Amino acid sequence: MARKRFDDSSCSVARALNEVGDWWSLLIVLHAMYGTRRFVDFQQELGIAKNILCDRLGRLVDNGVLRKVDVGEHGSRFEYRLTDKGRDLFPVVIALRQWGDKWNPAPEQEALDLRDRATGRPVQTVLVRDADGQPLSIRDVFMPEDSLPEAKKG
Amino acid sequence: MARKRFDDSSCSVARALNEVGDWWSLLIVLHAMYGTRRFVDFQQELGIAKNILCDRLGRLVDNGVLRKVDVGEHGSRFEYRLTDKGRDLFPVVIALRQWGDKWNPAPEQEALDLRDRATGRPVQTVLVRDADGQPLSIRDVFMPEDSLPEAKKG
DNA sequence: TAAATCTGGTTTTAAGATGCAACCCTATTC
DNA sequence: GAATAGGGTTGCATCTTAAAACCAGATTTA
Repeated sequence: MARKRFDDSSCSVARALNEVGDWWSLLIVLHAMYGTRRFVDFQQELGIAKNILCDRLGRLVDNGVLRKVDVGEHGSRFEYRLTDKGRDLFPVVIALRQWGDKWNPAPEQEALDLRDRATGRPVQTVLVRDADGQPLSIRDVFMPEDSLPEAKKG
Repeated sequence: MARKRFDDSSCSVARALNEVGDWWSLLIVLHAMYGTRRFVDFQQELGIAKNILCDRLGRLVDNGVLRKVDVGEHGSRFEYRLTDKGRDLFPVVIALRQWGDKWNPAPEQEALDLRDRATGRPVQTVLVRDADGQPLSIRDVFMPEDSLPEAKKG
């Protein structure tokens, strides 16, 4: 049997992974954040098969991460644009990018250089912070009992 | 052919997804953060097939996200513990959890209640911030040209 | 001491997912 | 009228996955 789905999981991470947790979806969202909007551009930039791209774009649209806009300029032309829900993946994508840059740096590539448009200064590393803004590690936090994950619920 | 791999991709997100971008790996890391360490516990909590768990644990160990520790107490017993690299996924996992809680809330479940151990106060939403700590949206940032992704490189 | 159990893991089998190439249809350009 | 571009579907070979059966070492139970 093939991939298990988690639609009914009580764990929101599992449900989130259901929407953007496969190989291509998050890369599509990433490129959408970089500015890509059209089918052929996604296809060429990602090197993804057309049928898979079709499927993933459709699923992302169904899940409200992208929306399909008919820009009827020259024949049938569409754009896939991020929704608010999709844009809200910004911290996730950037955190993952920073993790990758830190732990799997490409030999000949500099790390993500993402800058504040207003000041030109680099953005901070994405961290979990306490109410005062101080960084927290996993050892600095706890969860009240009833929010712990249960067996079989992921 | 099956899944494409991105080991040589110049995009660190693609390389990161290569390590933790499949269905189970990030859930395993999540549960490791919740405190799970043993094979059988992962298996029961996640409801994952043993062969898949075997494969994923091995891959996470190979990638330096977990390390396998022989705790030879009673026969052959091992623990899978997060490395620094694995712990560094904390912001990624929490950001994803918060995204899921916001956009796909479970009907009968409260959102993540993660609290600062020192003060008991809830942690902040994980955000991308500028040098002064102000939240930035995707529209507030830019990338210098040479850090843009190139075609075929993901 | 033999039987049952725990733990971590491999093998087998089928149902699904993926990648590639080929094809389709519409609209536009040459 | 032919060639091209955009967006998509179909068919097929191949790979991955899930579930369950099986395995082996160590340990508790009877």
